[in-house]
Amino acid sequence: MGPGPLRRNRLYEQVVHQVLTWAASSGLGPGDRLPAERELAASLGVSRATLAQALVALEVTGVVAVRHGDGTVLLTAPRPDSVLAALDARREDLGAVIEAREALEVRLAGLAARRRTDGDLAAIDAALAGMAADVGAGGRGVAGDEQFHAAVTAAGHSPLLARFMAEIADRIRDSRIESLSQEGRPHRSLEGHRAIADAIRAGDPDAAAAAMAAHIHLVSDVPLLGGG
Amino acid sequence: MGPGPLRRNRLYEQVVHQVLTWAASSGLGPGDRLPAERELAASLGVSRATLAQALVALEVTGVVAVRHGDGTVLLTAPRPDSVLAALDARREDLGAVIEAREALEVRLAGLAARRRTDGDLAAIDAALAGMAADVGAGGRGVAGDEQFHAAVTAAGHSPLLARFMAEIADRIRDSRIESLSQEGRPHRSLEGHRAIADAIRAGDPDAAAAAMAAHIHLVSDVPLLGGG
DNA sequence: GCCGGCTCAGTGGCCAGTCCACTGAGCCAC
DNA sequence: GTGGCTCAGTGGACTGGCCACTGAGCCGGC
Repeated sequence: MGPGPLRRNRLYEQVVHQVLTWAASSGLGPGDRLPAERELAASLGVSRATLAQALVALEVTGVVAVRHGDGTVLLTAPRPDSVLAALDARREDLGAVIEAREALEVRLAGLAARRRTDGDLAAIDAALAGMAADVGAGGRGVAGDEQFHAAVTAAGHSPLLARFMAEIADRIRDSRIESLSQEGRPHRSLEGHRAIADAIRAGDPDAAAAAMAAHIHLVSDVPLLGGG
Repeated sequence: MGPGPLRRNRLYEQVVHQVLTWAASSGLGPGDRLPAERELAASLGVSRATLAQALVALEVTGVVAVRHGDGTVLLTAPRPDSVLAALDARREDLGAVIEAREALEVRLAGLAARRRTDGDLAAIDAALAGMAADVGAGGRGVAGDEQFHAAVTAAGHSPLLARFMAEIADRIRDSRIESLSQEGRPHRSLEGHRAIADAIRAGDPDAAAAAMAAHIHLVSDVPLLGGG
């Protein structure tokens, strides 16, 4: 193994860091205004275009709000390290994804049991029916599976948790396909879904959480991970 | 109530959406290359500068990787709706933050019990000692409290969960200050921390998770939420 | 006195054009 | 085959400019 591929920074990333550091050291907090773009760009020694990119990154991250004709305001306390960490946090391995999924989705199942509306239940049932039909016809039920988990997530009515789920949705999909390709898996997975749905319908948070935890353990048990 | 503040789009946001939509309809998937910037900008009818902003947004969101001198590659399956939703997902209320915190941190405590290194334990103890000293001197121990939770998060060694915690850290801080300002709270909070630390040190995941859950329930019980 | 509209300075939004730096493929000398 | 060179293609960044929006202050009509 060599010394690694020497992390090359894009300029805007450095700008993000500098702006955050400066803001923190200046004691700025939520609601405070950043200097005007022209001024800020000049003092940082970069062009407005580059600064604009850095501001997009900060905007997407939820650190600032850029208001046309008015200015740029800080939305959170500036903390250089954490934001940079968030920018870097790609490429987590499958284990980390499953951990996160378990933490989020078990909790969401519990919330769903308490909060599900009739519409939520209908969506869950529809996903269940779709998967059952597919599996009955010899399919793997991948689409129905995904639909089911999305419906449960929606039924939890927790915007933050739903957002985190969305962030890892793609990587969950990979493991899903892997899992459902195994002999007998689609059928067992479907049973797990029914148990979860029943608990949610019954309004039993603990049972729903437990059922979801069991289901995820089953699903996570792919050969790749050494399970059998 | 009026008709609402007419969501005003920045151009780069529209570009993000268009690029994603186009990529999806073209059947592009992870690993596929986007057209060259000049070409893409031209076909979208925007300048390269604007496209560059859109690419920053997609990069920060983890959808693409932009490689100097090579090109821009898709990292995930393009799904227009989810990415836009992530961009909008600001302003969650306090309840949602506490829900998310509970889901994440309870799991992290359990992981920490299994994975903590000696260094992790030292950091946890240091935070504990700092808070104890502050509380003993009549302080509220806010800094030590934050430090403790950060140390536990680090000890969980789960990059994804840690990243999610970082995303809500600011909003947790607000509730923390609120909670520790109440009579007798710092002392009880410190006890909770000791219980968590003991379970982590003992390597008992269930106990650590339970202790963390109990602690968060205590801390979340602020007058603002109707607790008492 | 109040309210509406106007003006203006300051701010961000976006653009075209230009040059620089990097990557990877192909070629060639050795 | 190995190393270095060249070159086309790609992203990185800057400059300088113009447009659109916001908010404060002014001023008129009422």
